[in-house]
Amino acid sequence: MEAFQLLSRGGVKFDKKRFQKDVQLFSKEIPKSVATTSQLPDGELPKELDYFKYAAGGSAKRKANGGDGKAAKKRKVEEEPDEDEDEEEHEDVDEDAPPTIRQRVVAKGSNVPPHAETFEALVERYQMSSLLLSNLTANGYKHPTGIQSHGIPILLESRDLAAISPTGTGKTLSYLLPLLCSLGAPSASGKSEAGAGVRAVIVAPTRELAHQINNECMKLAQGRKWRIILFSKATANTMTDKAARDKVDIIISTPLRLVASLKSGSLELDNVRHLILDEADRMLDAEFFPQVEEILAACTHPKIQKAVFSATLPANAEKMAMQMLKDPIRVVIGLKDTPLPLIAQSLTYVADDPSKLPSLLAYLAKPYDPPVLIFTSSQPRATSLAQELVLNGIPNVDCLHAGMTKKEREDAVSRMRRGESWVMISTEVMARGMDFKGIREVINYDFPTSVQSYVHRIGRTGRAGREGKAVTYFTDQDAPYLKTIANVLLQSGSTVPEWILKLPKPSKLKRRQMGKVKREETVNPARKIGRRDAIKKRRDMVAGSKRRTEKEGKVEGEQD
DNA sequence: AAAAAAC
Repeated sequence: MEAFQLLSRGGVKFDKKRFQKDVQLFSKEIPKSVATTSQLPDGELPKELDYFKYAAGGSAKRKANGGDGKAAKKRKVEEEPDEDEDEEEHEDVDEDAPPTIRQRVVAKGSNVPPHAETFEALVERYQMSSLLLSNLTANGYKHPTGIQSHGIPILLESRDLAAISPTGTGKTLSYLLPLLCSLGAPSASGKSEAGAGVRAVIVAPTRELAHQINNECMKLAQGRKWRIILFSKATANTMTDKAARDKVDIIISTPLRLVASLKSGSLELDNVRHLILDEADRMLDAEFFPQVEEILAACTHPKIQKAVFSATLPANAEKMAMQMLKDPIRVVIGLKDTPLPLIAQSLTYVADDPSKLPSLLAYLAKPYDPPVLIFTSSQPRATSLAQELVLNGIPNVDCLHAGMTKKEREDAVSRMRRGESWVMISTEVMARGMDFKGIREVINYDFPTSVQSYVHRIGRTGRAGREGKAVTYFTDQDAPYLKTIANVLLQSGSTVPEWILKLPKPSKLKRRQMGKVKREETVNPARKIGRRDAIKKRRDMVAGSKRRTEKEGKVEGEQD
């Protein structure tokens, strides 16, 4: 009910025409096709810098900000009984962000600090150093995105934060900037007020993402002598003695690597003042959570600030996140678990698995925008698809999955960054966080196994205000989950054939197809939570379609 | 629901 009201009150303003105009600013240097272009154009930025561009473009068309006097509304939400009385909820349309990222903003929590309209405002309000400001400028950041303008002040006021913002909207900078702001003197200088030793930890689910965060962090930190460590076996080995560890300021790592060092006694996290979980829902899922728990347990400093970031945060993950955060502020930019509308999504029927390859070959025979990122469901399928494409004469095919060696993975990423890959076949390892500026098209060769997976996979395109295209193959076998994904398309402004929307409920169909109707177990609390989420979700979808209706003047009654 | 990813 609440979500619906927020939306129908006009909280969502979405101007597609304006988008398209701005998007064209970016289109000029993208090749129309490989057929007409012998090589990829040079990016405006060096390859290692290609994620420094969130502020690029769009600012000229920005409207003056009028959101200053936004009223802090007090609102009770029945579904969330744990809400404090003095919690406030701010709602406004973010006029600050580049137009493509201009979205509804909801900040909820006690004493939410006002957002920052510019990076310069951070210098005045929080004494951000001019060095950081000039590093921002040097790397092409001109104007904060929605999550940056709202999230950074919250973190700078030492508050815990759960930040939900769509893919490609600059979440990394949202935590790196305040982190570097509040870090103070390097540990190695001996002048750090917070004492020696690791003071900040950033955890991410894949090596590639950790590496990318590290790169971004180093660019921002340029000119200061902070020791920033991309944690790996090799770097961990350089820190076996305490004296070396005490010179470290920031560690960026995957969870298991940290846990391994904690267990071997070669790492202390007792002086950590900032802990960031990137891709939070992934970090809190069943496989990663035990490791994250160990990391949390090792971060014993009472003044620790924690923050979680993701584009998707299912209810159970959000619950866990809120439990680990202290008096958190929850910021949602746009709609949770929803792709950006500037990604043109479509579903393609391919009957069965053997029909996929011919479809893909036909697709690649026509002009396309390289590089194309193709997702498969397993490592062997990624490998064999890559081989098939090579055999069929597709140029510059690459493959990346976690079964490859570290070096192979690194090489694949750098070919991607240099624009040498035209067709990249990958698994879920590439689904989250990775920011390759050039990706214009994503193909889900194998159907994603969750809404979250879908949203993150296609979120590899449409980044920083650019247009993107996402094609998802589905077979008869995928039918049980088709409708769920179709609703995501609908919610984010793409169209779906009507028959798909008329499919029966996923669970029923799935059971029927599997030929075994599971006996109803005794209803346990976990099940109840699941049902509640499902209902909530559905409400969000209805709200989404309502929004479309208003925007496009179409009447599209969506049921179920 | 199910594979992938983490060392």
